[in-house]
Amino acid sequence: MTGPARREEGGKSRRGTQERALRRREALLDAAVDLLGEGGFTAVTHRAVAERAGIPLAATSYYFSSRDELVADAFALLVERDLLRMRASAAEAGAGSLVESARTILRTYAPDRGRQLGLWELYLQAGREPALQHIARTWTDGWHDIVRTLLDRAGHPCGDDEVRFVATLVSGLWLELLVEDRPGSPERAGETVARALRAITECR
Amino acid sequence: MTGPARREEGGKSRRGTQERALRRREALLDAAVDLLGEGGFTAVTHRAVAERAGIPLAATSYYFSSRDELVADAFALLVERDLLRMRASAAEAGAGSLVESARTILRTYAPDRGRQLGLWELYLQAGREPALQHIARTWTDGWHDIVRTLLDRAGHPCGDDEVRFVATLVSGLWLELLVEDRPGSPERAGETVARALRAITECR
DNA sequence: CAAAAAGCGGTACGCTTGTCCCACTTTAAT
DNA sequence: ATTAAAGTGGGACAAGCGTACCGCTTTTTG
Repeated sequence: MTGPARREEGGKSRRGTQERALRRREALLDAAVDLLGEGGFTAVTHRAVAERAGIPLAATSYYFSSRDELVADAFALLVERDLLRMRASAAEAGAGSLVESARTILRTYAPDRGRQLGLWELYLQAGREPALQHIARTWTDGWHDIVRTLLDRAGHPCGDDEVRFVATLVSGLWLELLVEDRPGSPERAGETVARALRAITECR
Repeated sequence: MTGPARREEGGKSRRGTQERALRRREALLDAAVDLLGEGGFTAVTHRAVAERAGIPLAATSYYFSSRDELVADAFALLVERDLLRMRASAAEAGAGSLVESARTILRTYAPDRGRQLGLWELYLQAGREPALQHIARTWTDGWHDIVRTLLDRAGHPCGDDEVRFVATLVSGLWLELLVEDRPGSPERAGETVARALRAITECR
């Protein structure tokens, strides 16, 4: 009755918590992430998560004290994975030009529309629930860092303003691309990014 | 039993629909919009809307064949009003510089965080429900038009690319401002916009 | 004026939801 | 070995949900 097996800092398993329990908790989180991608925020219910993870219903209440906590943890995990993936994609495409990098990153995420929509959904939710604020900021900061790295590596080191400028523009374009998938939009988005980069690199 | 009083094209009341019924329908829509702003998508339930509008529960089912339709109509109304308000705000601030205009628009929307969050929430939902796609695009197009007008009036007529560039950047900044309200963010956002405008106007 | 259509609203059904309870087994500590 | 804690899972609960039903009144139509 003391409390379920929370992930203590450092990822190290706490004394007294069993191995299997941690794996089950992760399975639940994975299921939650998947469901969020498939059906959005409202699809992440205790029952759906439990069934997806192949774990009895009561377990979800055992590992997460409330649905809000479950969603918040799923959000954090999603952000973490997203940034990891983005960093990897950026590193892989770091050699070519900036526009080419942007195109590579875009390709990486193309088959992942649902998950991205879910991520934005939760990000928006953070505007209403202060408990999610911290995670939302982590996402933004991480993304800005990636853009900064990318700009640096391309030989155009920028101040915070320029980084913010490019990062926000790309985010906005991407969100629009995600929501309204109009024909020809990806190409136009690419041109818009190129124009922004030109403005930063050529102009001074 | 034929069907409730739908708003036929042109806004003209159909023969056979009563005046009061249309007003009630609008009252329900207004209530839905308010609730969306206060509590987000999930707060828009039949019961909450009915109670807020001072109208019995069954009426919501009478005027809207389903919750989805109610939400969709509320979304459309919200977009319509938002664009109207934005246009008015833009016209009012059209005299000064672009950055000053941006600042005025920002001030107009400051006390309206909830409604803006709801709007974005529905916009995001449009990524999953094709029925909302059309409304989402209307919002985007309308916003782009406003930006175009603003740029034109300031003596910097732009092509579609530039308009898209500025509009998307401002949207992104605005969304970030809305979700994470960090101290000092509005100022930094202003600078970022100024930089973007400089890039467009000075550079060529 | 009669009949049909539209508007109205109380009520209830069926379902899903989050969460809790409690008996049970397994693991860890003493 | 004994005792406490952690893990486990079946079941049930109240609350909230969308929606349909159905008798009623009001308005419009012919």
